Amino acid sequence: MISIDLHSRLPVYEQIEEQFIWLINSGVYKPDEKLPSIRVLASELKLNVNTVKRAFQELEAKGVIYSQPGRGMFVSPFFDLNDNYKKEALEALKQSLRSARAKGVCEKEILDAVKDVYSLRQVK
Amino acid sequence: MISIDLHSRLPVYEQIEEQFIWLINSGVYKPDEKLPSIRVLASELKLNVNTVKRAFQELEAKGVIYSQPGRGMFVSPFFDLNDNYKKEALEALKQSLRSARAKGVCEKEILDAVKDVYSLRQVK
DNA sequence: CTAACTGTGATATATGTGATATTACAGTTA
DNA sequence: TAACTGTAATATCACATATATCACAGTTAG
Repeated sequence: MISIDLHSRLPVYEQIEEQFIWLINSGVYKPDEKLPSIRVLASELKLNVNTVKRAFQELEAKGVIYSQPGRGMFVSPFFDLNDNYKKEALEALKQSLRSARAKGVCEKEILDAVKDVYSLRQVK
Repeated sequence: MISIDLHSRLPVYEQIEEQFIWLINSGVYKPDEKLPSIRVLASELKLNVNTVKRAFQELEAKGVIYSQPGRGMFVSPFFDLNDNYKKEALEALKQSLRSARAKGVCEKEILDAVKDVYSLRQVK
């Protein structure tokens, strides 16, 4: 299931992107499996079609999914995220860590948070 | 010294905010010490006065600094960040951790990044 | 006293991004 | 054929960020 936080700093389309990457990466969606249609997703999440479309477009550009016009969007069987992509993710995280440190969050609190986050499971 | 990344997602004024909180929090600026004037800072960082002003305004609202019109901005002797503030920082960090996880960053890589960030010192 | 510095306030403008609304076209499938 | 898919283009709205200016008032060093 996808959840959207309209008040997040992260754009909605990126939230969608991230969550599908996670769902695919963790095997919830299998290779060549069909994803929910952008219209249905948009309606379920109460978003505009364009917003969902954009998320999927970016995923396609990253090689995570592929499209068959008229049929739907499918998980790419070769999905293997760019090295660059992970590096960027790590770099963004470091920036967040610096922010947290600046604001007085201590190392232990962060390590706890990490354990916290990495002990969770995700379901479709 | 303050460094600004114009391409960061973080607004410039928040970057300034964060860095001063860090500088004050880590004792580089002492209680009641005068901060650089907004005009000088703006000129040094090649930013508009309003942008720096906004950063300082927010810091004042948080009780981190106080102003004496005509004289300058000074470190509040009572600087003691709101509990809420730290909680928000931790919450934002958790979101970033979830993002990183979604993008395939593993737990070990994060722990390394944490050590990395927390081993750094900052100079005025 | 004056000049040069401080912060403050108000207003207008430019810019970019995110999200929406709408309409239309074309391929697929039951 | 009807109902579904993705695609495309365009226009619009909303909002936040950052800038540009100008004016006012308090402070300080000469």
